[in-house]
Amino acid sequence: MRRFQRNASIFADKDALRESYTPPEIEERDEEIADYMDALQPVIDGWEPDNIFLYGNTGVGKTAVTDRLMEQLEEDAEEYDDIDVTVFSVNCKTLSSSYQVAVQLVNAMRPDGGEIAATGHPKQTVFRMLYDELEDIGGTVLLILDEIDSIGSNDELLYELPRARANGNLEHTKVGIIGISNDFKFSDQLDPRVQDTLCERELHFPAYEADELVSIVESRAEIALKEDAGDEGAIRLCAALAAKDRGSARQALDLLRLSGEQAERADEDVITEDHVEAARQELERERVEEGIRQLTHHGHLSLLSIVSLAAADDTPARTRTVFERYQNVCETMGISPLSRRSIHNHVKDLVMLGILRERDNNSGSGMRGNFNTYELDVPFDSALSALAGELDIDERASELRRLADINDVA
DNA sequence: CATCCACTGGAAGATATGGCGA
DNA sequence: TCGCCATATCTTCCAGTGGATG
Repeated sequence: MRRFQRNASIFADKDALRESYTPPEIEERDEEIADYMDALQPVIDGWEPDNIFLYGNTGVGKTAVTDRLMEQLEEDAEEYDDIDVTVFSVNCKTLSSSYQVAVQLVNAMRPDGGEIAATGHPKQTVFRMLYDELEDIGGTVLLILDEIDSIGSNDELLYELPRARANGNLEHTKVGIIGISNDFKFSDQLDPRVQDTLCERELHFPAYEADELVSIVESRAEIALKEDAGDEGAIRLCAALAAKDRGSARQALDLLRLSGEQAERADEDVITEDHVEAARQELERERVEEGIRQLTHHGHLSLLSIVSLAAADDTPARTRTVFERYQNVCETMGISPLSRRSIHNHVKDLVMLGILRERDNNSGSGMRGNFNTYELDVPFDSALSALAGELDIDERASELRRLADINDVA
């Protein structure tokens, strides 16, 4: 039996690089914090709060700043006897409708054991329950709806809540909504009346610049890493890679954490640029696998079709080719195929997930009309291995046969 | 330049699933 | 158990779109 041995240790406090960690001071967001505090001022003054809409890419500090300010607000409100602030926070990432958000809010407010199920209730009943809970709490209630864009245009809740007092649904409680979105176009797709009320105060968090990211990563590295464990170049590379991608501090810090793990695994006590590069690939692979895992069965089969086209060097492929291959795949597996339109949707989903790259109409000779072509946007091997994990044994066997067939022909 | 092709992508409706209260 | 309710996933239908063709 091998023995457990402690690796060369890189980290002093690894948790300081995790998403759940809130740094003592938030850097490079002074202006945004000032605006944000200004928008929250009515709460302390005892007025009905303004609704606030916050937008900016992932990892630019929206959630971190919000968490800090809410702590501060609750603390400062204690100084005033007539102010009673309660904050509820819901992440809407997996919630696709107003209804589901309302259910989550009710469950957040109810004591353990009193939760309601996610389906089955009439919509108005759930809203009623929400108002009852809010009314019980009283004072000022701030509702933080993180990643609110995932409810799409299904925005009744955002229409109802700000009007609850005017409509007589609430008397004792003042409600303020803080909507946080990664998608700056989100407010465009809302009902204009909802836009007006939700976006009373609009705050934009811009992406971090490269030099801002460097200083964020450096100061966090000081807490998280042991002395001299981080090579200057490696730290700058983490910041540079993230800056080039989406300007996300989250991404830069994830990179640093994974780089450290790479170094530990190699039993080295300094993080180098090579470790960062390895971490970047690991992060990319995780992203692909995560994306593929959440697809439906036919989504997997659609991807499989494209993977098999790629194996035969037939990509980029147009929709018709993909669909024909998909029908073949289904036939080999004894599954009845879906319609063309559905496969079109699945392929689009894959594009959204960044697994496929779409190019429009690069028509050569003899190709008429308006069409897109698709090809893998991730390494062939990672697509194949992620896919292999999702299909069952029978399917994997026929997939292998198929790929073997293609190689024979080619 | 009209017409056609091969799609794209929106919309509405069907079907199945799973949960609720009575 | 039954009649509701919300949702996810498909199907069907169809109005565009824009390059190719004659």
